[in-house]
Amino acid sequence: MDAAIFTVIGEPTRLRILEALRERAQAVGDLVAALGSTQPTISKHLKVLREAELVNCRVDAQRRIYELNAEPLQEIDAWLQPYRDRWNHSLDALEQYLDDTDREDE
Amino acid sequence: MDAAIFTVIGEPTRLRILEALRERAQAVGDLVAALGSTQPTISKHLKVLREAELVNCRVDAQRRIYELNAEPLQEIDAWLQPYRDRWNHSLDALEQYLDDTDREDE
DNA sequence: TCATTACATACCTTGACAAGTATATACGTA
DNA sequence: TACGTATATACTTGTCAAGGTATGTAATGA
Repeated sequence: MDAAIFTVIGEPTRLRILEALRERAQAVGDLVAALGSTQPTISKHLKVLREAELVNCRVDAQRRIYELNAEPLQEIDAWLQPYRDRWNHSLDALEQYLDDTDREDE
Repeated sequence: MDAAIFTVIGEPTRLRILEALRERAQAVGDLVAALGSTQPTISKHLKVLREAELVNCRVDAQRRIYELNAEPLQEIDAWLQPYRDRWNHSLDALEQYLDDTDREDE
């Protein structure tokens, strides 16, 4: 697992951009207004997100419309699997414990 | 969603520590040997992981045995959900497209 | 053509973080 | 008690990334 994608979405402003784009595709100016940062700051974060392929960009006259591309997040989803197994094993253990406890009452 | 957990696991050495501890709980010295960093470096990363509650620590004589605590990762799992929905919607759209294409052959 | 809008990028400054060295602390053993 | 082991932490240094200002660039409209 490459840690890079975590550093990309670990930056608070970038995370907020992703969540804003989840609602709808937006132009840079819309994101600037929504997130309250300066335009160069937003543009630079969008560049990072573009290079991580977490967003796509299409041109509309002078505007650039950015849209979310969630596919790279599938890597995180897959990475989580062994940890998910742990939660479930813990859950199994809890259930086992509860079963045992119930049995004591019988 | 707090971006902090992403910055914690976005550091390559910390990510490797997590994956090493997934195999088995280990003392600091074991991790130093396994990951090839210096002891202070590993100890400092373990401190960050401790503060994020991604690892627990128990004392065994002079040694500190660190074990994985995967529970905080559930937050990431939950955060992924709306993005997962997108993958599935895209999949639906693909299936729809394939259905339509099939129909054209009929 | 000139001004305006929308965005990207270059440059600079600052702050955070990671790694290394040196040191402190706690435990075990002779 | 003295020493070795295991780990944490203080301190320093270098690197990198984020934000701001200024500027470049492309498209629109008068």
